[in-house]
Amino acid sequence: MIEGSNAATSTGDKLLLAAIDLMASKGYKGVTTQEIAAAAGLSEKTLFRHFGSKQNLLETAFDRFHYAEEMTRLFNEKLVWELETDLLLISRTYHEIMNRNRKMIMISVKEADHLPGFRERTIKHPKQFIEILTRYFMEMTAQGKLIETNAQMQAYSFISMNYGVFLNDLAGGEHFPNLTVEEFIMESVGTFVRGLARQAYC
Amino acid sequence: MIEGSNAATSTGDKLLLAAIDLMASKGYKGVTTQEIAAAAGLSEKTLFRHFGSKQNLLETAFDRFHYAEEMTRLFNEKLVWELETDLLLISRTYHEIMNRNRKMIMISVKEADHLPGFRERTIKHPKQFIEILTRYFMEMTAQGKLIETNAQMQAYSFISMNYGVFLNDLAGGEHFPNLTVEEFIMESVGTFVRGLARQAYC
DNA sequence: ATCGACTGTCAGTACTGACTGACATTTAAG
DNA sequence: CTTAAATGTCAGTCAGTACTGACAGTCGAT
Repeated sequence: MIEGSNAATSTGDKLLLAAIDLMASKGYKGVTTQEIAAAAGLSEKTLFRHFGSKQNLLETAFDRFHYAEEMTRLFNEKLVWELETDLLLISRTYHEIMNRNRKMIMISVKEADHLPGFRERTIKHPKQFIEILTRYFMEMTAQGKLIETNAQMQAYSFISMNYGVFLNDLAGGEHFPNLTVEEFIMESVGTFVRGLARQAYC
Repeated sequence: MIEGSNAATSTGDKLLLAAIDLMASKGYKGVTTQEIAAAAGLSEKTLFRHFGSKQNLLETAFDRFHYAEEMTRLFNEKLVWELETDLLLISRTYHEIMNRNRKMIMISVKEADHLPGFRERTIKHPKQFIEILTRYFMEMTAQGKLIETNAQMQAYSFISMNYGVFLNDLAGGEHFPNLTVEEFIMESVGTFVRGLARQAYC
């Protein structure tokens, strides 16, 4: 039977998922091939038969489970050019994507060295978000709906704010209980709307 | 001669600084005691004579070079209860403190496991900032200078935004050139001022 | 000159962890 | 049942690494 054609989780995927899970919490060097195999319910030997080396296991995991890049189009279709609505959509989409890939992000934060081009691909999304949001702000300003500002910097601020909150949640969300992400999104979007929209709420 | 009484950098400190430097970039397990000693211009043996173990080297480094906790007082004296001025001060102070300790922060991000209570102490400052800022927002609201909002969440948003920007700068600031921290501070503070102040700029 | 604190050198120990080879066992397909 | 592919077992290699002991050199102070 050829790799990947199994209906249930295939042997290879079990190993990849276990690797992602453990590396995310303990780091590449902090986890052993034995641990990974055990977590996958397989023998260490099988791990090496499939991937040849620990390094290759990490690379394969990254290639296989890194989020795809279908986001740009999604946006241009869903934006309605009303600041509050759109910022809420963007914020929520951002957190959704980041959360779906939080383990890979954790790994790439800890293991920036182990792979060339690793980090680059991981921050590709944040970068895309900023670009999209920058163009959005510029267009909104052109339409007279926003005051004149440095669009790129505003986009950068907005995304960074969401990034900061995401990381807090990630690396021990227990540090700030009674602060939920959804609540944060609503408050922060409110502030940005009042701070950027022309003649709102005064 | 007793440890620490030297005018120039003492042997112990050389080792501690080298350790911080290397662990920040390569992680605790990614660096060897040999490397650390070599970077400090000393022999491995000396390292062990001073610290006994690699683990103790990390702990000592953390205790010795972790930023102190003299911040709260500083604030209460410097705040002038004018939103823009104060937010600028807070933002700049935050980045100054974080930058002064960026290597320790890097380590604590990568090595959350290796020490109990490690992470807790590292995020103590962000937490303090949020508490201070929360009280500040509440007081400002009471004075009628701010609109009614969820003070804690606003503080959380503001600090998270600065945290996100700081981390970007840290882990490869080359990703977003033409975006300086100072510019960011001015733009973002502007937005928050317009978003929170009562009857401003309309 | 000598003493003492500090550091260097070097050989070596003990352990860990990635990785392999030989052989047995399972499992599904024909 | 037979076969082949996948997996398990187990013993073992090899390199790296934290850490030690014995001995020698340096250097400043008295």
